Amino acid sequence: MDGSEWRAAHTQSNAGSWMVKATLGFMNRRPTLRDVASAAGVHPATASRALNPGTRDLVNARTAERVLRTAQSLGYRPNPQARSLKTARSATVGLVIPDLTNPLFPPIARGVEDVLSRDGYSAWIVNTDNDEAREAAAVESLRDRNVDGFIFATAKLQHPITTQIAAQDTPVVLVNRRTGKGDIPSVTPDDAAGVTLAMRHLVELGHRKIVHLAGPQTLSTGVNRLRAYQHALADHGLEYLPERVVVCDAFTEEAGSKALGSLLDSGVEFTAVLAGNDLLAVGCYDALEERGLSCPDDVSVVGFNDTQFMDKLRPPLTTVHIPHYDIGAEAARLLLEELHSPGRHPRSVLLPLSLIVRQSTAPPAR
Amino acid sequence: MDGSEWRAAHTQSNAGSWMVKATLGFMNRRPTLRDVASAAGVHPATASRALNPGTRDLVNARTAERVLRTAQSLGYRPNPQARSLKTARSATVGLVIPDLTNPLFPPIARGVEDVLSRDGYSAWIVNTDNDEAREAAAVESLRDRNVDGFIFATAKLQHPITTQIAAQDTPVVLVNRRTGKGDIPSVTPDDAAGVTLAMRHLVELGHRKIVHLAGPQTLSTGVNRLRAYQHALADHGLEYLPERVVVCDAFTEEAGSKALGSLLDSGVEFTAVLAGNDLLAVGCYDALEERGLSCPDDVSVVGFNDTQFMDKLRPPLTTVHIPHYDIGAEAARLLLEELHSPGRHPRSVLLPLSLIVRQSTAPPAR
DNA sequence: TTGAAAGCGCTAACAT
DNA sequence: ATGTTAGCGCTTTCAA
Repeated sequence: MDGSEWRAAHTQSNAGSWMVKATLGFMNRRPTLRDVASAAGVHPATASRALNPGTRDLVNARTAERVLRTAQSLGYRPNPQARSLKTARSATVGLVIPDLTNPLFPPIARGVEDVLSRDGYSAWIVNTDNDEAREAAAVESLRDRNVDGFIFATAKLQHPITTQIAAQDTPVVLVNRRTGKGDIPSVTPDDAAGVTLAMRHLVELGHRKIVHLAGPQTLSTGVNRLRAYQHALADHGLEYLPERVVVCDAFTEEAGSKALGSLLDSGVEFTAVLAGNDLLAVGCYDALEERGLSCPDDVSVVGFNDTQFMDKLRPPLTTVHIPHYDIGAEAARLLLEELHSPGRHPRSVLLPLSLIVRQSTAPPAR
Repeated sequence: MDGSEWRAAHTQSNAGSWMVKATLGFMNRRPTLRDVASAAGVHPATASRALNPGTRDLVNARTAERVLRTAQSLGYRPNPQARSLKTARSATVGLVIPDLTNPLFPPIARGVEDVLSRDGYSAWIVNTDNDEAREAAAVESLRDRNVDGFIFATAKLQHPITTQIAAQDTPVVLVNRRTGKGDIPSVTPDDAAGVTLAMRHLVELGHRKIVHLAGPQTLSTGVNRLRAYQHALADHGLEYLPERVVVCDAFTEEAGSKALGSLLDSGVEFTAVLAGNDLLAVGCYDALEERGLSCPDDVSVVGFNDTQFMDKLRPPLTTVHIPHYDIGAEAARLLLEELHSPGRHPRSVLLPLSLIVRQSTAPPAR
C-alpha cells in the first residue's frame, strides 16, 4: 500500500465540521470509524479499508465512494493514537534541536516541517538545551510516542544516543553536525569549503596573521573548521601557530568574547579572526568594543552560517552563507526515503555555500 | 488523584535500559504493563494502580514496592498512546506559533516548555506561517492527537478558532497577543505602558514630530500600540496628525522598510519613529540607509520587544524590553491551572516592561 | 467483496 | 487489597 496516500488521506482540514454536527445536536462526540461504518451501512473493517487509499481497492468502488462521502459529511477524522497503537507507526518524526533560540535552527526546522508535511508526516520538535540528560529524556519520550524516525541537530562526534537508535533500525538523519564515524546519513554544510572561501578572502585582503576561534572539538563543525583553517594556512604558504587558535567550549557569544579577549590580552599578534560561527563572531565584536578596538579597522572578523541579522550588525558581518532551509528540507527528504525504503541508499549530503562579504573585513592596517 | 504525579511518574529517563534486556535476549520488544504484572506476580490492573502515584495507595505498600522495582528493572515505560486512548488525555499541550523564525517566539517557547515539563506535560510546537489555513489544519491535527490544551501565539482580534476551541471547554491561553473580546486568558506585555515609556523618552529628548509605524490592526499588539501612541501625544500636548501614522500589513522588516520609505518620500515632517516592533524598526534602518539618511542623526528610531541582537545593530536599537521567557512561562502556568481546576479563576496577565535606551535615539537635529 | 474477531497497551468500573 | 471485565478507536488476519 502506498504509505504517503495512507497518511495524506485525512490531512486536509475539516476544521469545525464535526463541531457543526455537535452544535446541531446530531452528536456530541467526535464521530468514530464505527459511526461512519454504521451510517454508511457497512462493517467498520470495510469502512477502514475504504478510508485508507492503500486498501481502498479491496472494496467495491461504489461502497468505497459511499463511505468516503459519509465520512466527509460526518466530519470524520481518524484517531491517530488508535491507529498508532495498532500499527506501531505514527506518521511522526522527532526533531531534536540543541537550542531553538540559536537563529540557525528555526529555518532548518521550517525546511524539515515543510517537506515532511507534504508527505503526511509531522515533526515533533524538542529542545535539549545542549544538555545530555535532557536529550536522553526527550528522545525516550519521543520513542514512547512511537515516532517513526529522528532528525538530530545535536550530533556530537561521540554521540551514543544516535548510534543506539540507528542500531535499532529506527531511521535517523543528522543535520548540520555529524558523528565521528560518519556512518549515519547526514545533511551538513560543506564546512571545509566554507573555511577555504573565508581564508582565501582574508589572505587576498592581505592578512597574514589570522587567528581562529574554534568551536568545541566534540562537534564535527568545530573540528572540521579547525582542520580546514590549518589546511588553508598551508595552502597559502602561511605558518600554523598553535597560539593563534583558541578552542571555545560552546558556540556562544559569551565564549567568543572570552576567547578573543584572551587573545587580545595575551599579546599574540593578528589582524584577522576566523570565527567558528556567527555567535562566536558576535562575541568578537563585544571583546573588541570592550577594548576600544574597531572592526574592521583594527581587526577583521569572519563568521560562519549567515544567520538572521548578521547583515544588520555593526559592522555588517562577513560570513559564510549556508542554505539553512534547504539543509532541513534535504534532511527530511533523506529521512522520508529511509522511511519508505529502509536501507536502500543511505548517504550523506554536503550542501554548497558561499562567502558573503560585508564590512567586517578589510585590508589590515599595516 | 494527583495529576502531576500521575504524569511525572515515568518522566525520568531510563534511556537504554530495556535495550539492555533486549540485547541480553531476555526480551525483544518493549516490556508492557502485562510483562511487569506477570513478572511481579500480580494482575495488570494492580500493576497499573501501583505504577500511578494517584492510585498507588489503593494497593498494598509492599506489593506496590515490588511492582515498582520490577518495572524499573525491566525498564518499563508506559505507552502514552494507549494511556491516552483510554483516558482521552495526553499530558500534551499544543503551542501554536505564527513564525518560529521571528526571534520573539523561541524564548517564549522555552518558557512554556520549562514550566510544562516540570508538571509532566510536553508541548507540541506548530508553525502556522501566519496562514489561517495552515493554522486550522495544525489545530485540527493537534485536536486529533488529544492535546489537553492550547497556547496560541497567533491570536487576532477576530480569531474564530480560539473562540471555538475555548467554547468546547478545551483550556486555552493566549500569549503575546489577545483577541478582541478579551474573554480568553492571556499573557501579554503591557503594550500601552511600553509605548508610554518610549514616547516619553522621545519627547524628553526634544522630539515633537513623531511618526508611528503601526502593526496590523487585526492584532491586539497593532491596535494597542497605536492607541497608546495617540494617547501619549495627547498627554504631552502634541497634536495627532493622521499622516504621521502608517499601518503596516505585517510585523516584518520588509513592511517596515516600505512604510518608512513612503513616509520619507511623502514629505511628511518628522524627527523620530515609534516602530510597532523590532522587525519594523529594522526595516526603518533599511529605508534610512537606502536614502543615505542616518539614525539617529537624521531620525531616531524606537522598537518594541528587545529581541535578540537588537543590541548589536548599527546603531544599537532603543527598544521596549519585554520578558520573553517569563511570558511563556506564565502562560504555561495559567494553562496548568486551568488544566488542574477548570474554570477556577481565569485571568489575563499583563507583564511589566522597561525601556532600553541605546544609540538609535538622540535629540533631534534642529 | 465483505464480515467476524482479535488485539495494540492501558485504565476504570465493578465485583470479590 | 486485588482480580475481572470491558473498552478506548483502529487495523488486520482469517473466514465466508
